[in-house]
Amino acid sequence: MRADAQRNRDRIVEVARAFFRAKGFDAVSMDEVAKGAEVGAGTLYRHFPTKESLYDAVLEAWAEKVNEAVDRALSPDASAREQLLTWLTDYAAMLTEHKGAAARITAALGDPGSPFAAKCTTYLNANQRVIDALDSALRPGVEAMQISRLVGGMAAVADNSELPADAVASMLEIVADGLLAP
Amino acid sequence: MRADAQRNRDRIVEVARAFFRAKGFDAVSMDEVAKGAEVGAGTLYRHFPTKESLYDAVLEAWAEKVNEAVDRALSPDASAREQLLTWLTDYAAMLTEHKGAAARITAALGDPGSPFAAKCTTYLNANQRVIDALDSALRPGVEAMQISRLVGGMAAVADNSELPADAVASMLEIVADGLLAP
DNA sequence: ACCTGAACACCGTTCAAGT
DNA sequence: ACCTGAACACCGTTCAAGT
Repeated sequence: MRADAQRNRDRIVEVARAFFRAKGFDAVSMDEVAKGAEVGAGTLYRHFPTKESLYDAVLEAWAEKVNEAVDRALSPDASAREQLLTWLTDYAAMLTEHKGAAARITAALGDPGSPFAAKCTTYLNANQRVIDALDSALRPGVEAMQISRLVGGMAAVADNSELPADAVASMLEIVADGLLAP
Repeated sequence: MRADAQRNRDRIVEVARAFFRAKGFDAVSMDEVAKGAEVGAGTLYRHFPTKESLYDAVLEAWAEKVNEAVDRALSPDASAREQLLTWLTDYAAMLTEHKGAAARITAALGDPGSPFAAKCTTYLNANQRVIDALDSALRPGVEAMQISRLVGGMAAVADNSELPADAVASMLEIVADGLLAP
């Protein structure tokens, strides 16, 4: 990739991240990203063929934090319920960090053709790690996909309705208790 | 209301219902509704000031089925868990019946200014009836708003990802167990 | 190779003009 | 009162023309 193209790409992602963070996916237009990055619309689309693929690039670095969150949650000093709840809370918080991300990523969970497919795999693997670690403390037969959808769904609701943290927490407790072995 | 205006209104809702049912909220344009109902765009907007308010009118009759579903679910022959699960399943099925409805109604749950505000009240009351009926079988302190958001969130996920019924059912079982008293 | 920006197609909504 | 339909504002995306 030519040096100027690389510079353009970097500037686009940087500008897009700031806009998406401030206003959420829907409220940001591709035009203002192009203008902000001082490139033509064609250049923007040469680097990112759709608005969603641009969003995916913006969420790149942030997705790497998922595995750290799993490590943090799986502390052997805590009860299984506490570990699970810590993870679900962190997970939901990360999903809610970017307005519009939770619903989009959760909707992409079953779709390998989505721009978010790589992100989905990361999440599913993270939830699988939690399932493996907590093992017999969990309801027999729970799948990573189920946890991903349950928490993703709650994060999407929290995002849409701009719920306060404690409203989210009380719903995640219900989900966590449902996930634990009877 | 003038007779021709009433006729127009009825035709608009009828046509809109067919389109929304067939294609879902996003894939239907106000223009095609106007054309289908053989009215000008201005007439459509005179009757329904926004696309969402038109959707609300389309969902009118269907919302009345909610209370019947509660009656059906609260059969005293079944265990509390079975009653709860029947209700959650019916509730989610009704929300998923119209593509795009679940996410919109769930997002409106806290917002009295939404076109769906009346529908939200219906849902919250229905969930409150279930809470009152199952009473001590439920986790102490559960609120109608929490159940509405949990099931609404799951219905929205199911809707977005076009999940098969058994995938939804397994998630609702988790939610139900979380809602029952320990 | 890569860039530019005008243009396209579409959509929710409005409004001047009609009856 | 109510209706019509052209027009507006906006947006994701494309493409002919440039360097």
